[in-house]
Amino acid sequence: MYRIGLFSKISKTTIKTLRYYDEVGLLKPAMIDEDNGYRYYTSDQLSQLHDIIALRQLSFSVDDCIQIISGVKIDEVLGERKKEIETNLTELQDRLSRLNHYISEIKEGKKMTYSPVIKQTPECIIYSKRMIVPNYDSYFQIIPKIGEEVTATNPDLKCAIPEYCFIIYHDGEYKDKDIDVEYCEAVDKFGQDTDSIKFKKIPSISVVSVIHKGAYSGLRDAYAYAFRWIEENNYTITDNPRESYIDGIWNKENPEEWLTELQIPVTKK
Amino acid sequence: MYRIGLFSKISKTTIKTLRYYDEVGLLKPAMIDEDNGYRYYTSDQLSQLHDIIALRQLSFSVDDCIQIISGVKIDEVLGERKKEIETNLTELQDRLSRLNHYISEIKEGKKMTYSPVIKQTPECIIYSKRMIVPNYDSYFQIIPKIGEEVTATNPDLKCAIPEYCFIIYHDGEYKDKDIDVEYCEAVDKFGQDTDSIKFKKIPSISVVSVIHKGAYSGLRDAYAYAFRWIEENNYTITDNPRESYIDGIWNKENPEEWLTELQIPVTKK
DNA sequence: ATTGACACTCCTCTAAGGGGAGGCTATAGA
DNA sequence: TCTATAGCCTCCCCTTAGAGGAGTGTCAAT
Repeated sequence: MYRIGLFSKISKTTIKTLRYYDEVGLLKPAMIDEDNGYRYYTSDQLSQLHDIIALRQLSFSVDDCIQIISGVKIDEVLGERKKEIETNLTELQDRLSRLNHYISEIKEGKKMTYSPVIKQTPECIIYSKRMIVPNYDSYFQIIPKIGEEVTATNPDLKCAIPEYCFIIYHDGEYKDKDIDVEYCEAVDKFGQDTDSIKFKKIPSISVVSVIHKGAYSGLRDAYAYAFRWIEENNYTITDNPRESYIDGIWNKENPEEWLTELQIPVTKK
Repeated sequence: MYRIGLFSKISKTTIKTLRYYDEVGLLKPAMIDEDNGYRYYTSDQLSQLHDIIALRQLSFSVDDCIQIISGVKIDEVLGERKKEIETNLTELQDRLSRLNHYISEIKEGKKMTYSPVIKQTPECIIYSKRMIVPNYDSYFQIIPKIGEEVTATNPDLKCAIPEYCFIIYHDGEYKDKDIDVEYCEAVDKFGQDTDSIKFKKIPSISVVSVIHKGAYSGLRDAYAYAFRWIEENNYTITDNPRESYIDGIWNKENPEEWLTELQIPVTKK
């Protein structure tokens, strides 16, 4: 019979842990002195504790250990834990790669000009108009007209809340003339299609999102950054990029304050 | 100005999280209505939050984020986090490998006969006697004599607490005749060496530990198990194995209750 | 005026113990 | 036999990053 202090030294387990295992019923002492509450352990507990430590090192939770020790449902718990670990593993690898990318950037003295984030776009109903615009600036004059066109045929249509208004670039490469773009805006329900305007439901997808602050002339840098980031962190582009407008000429006078979000559909390689 | 509900939708962050970030000072709303306590956010907060999410996805803690955002000590935090992730990564890989080993064993229907654990042996002072014994059983007769020999020259020497008494096998391979063993026992201080008995300090090392229950004839299985486990989980044996005696003929009559711990010094490949 | 959606604060809960306070007890030395 | 000290006990608070819920107040539309 060992008292808790000695037993903790033999088993290389802290006293706190032993008391905790007693409390939750994972490992009860062989005997408890009723007068003073002292816990007494035997070498039988030692080999039990050894089994427990082995399970804990296999990353089972204390609860799992109780289940396993008591004999029930070993197989299910096992499969779950394995999947969990595998998920954690790929997640960690992703993090490490991204952190390394970030560190190497800081070393180059760039000091975090963009903050790439992986997120899910919402599933929503949009109307869209696809067109070839002569140059980069000209579609900002077209957009108000699209709005008018839509409300003409669908007077009670409203923008979704929160607003989600973006352009998809359909050119595979960079062009500054005759750009193939699709203007999209999320709305609250389906409306009547016209020749040029089509309604559709778009699914939720995962994208890498980069927020660009300032005039649109700087967007090119943001794209370059995002594409490099995707490359270096082993993601794969799965669709054409979206350019979502948050703040712009319509609500901020100063171009320095404009906010645009690049969303590039990706999946992890 | 967005109220918290809308802002949470725009930013794809829960309201709870936003309130928490406010509380800890990571992201304060642009304005708080003094009458009703309502939080109001602007798109400025949106890009700040985006930065924060990027950092969180890099696995920085909220505290780290506060430090980084406020501009201090980026480099140190970075290095720490990287090391941390790398440690976690190798740890997880180890766990996965061990879990897979465990699962494959269960599938073979073995149901966990041994529970291998990685642990550190204590640093301690021992006396040891190396000898060639004719066969496996005979050294149990020799051991009491060693004790007498030591106390003869060192009358006030005491065993260490907890006891740590083991044998090192110096033969590289299995032998059942003329075995080269070293008997070791941890004591409380250095004593006088004799011709055959030497005192020395042994360092703490990491070992894989397997507990064997029952008569010594079953030890061979335990060794076989441990060696296979080491192989399959990519550890490397760094020294000769130790056989540490916990319960035996001296305190338990029934051989079924004997407890022996195999300790095989290893390092992760 | 009412209703429903939205907002607020405050409380408790998570996993696996760690740290410490305050009090009782076993043991060793004088 | 007395005392000092180490060991043991229970109880309480703390950790992360929020989640869940209770109870209450407020806004906008009907």
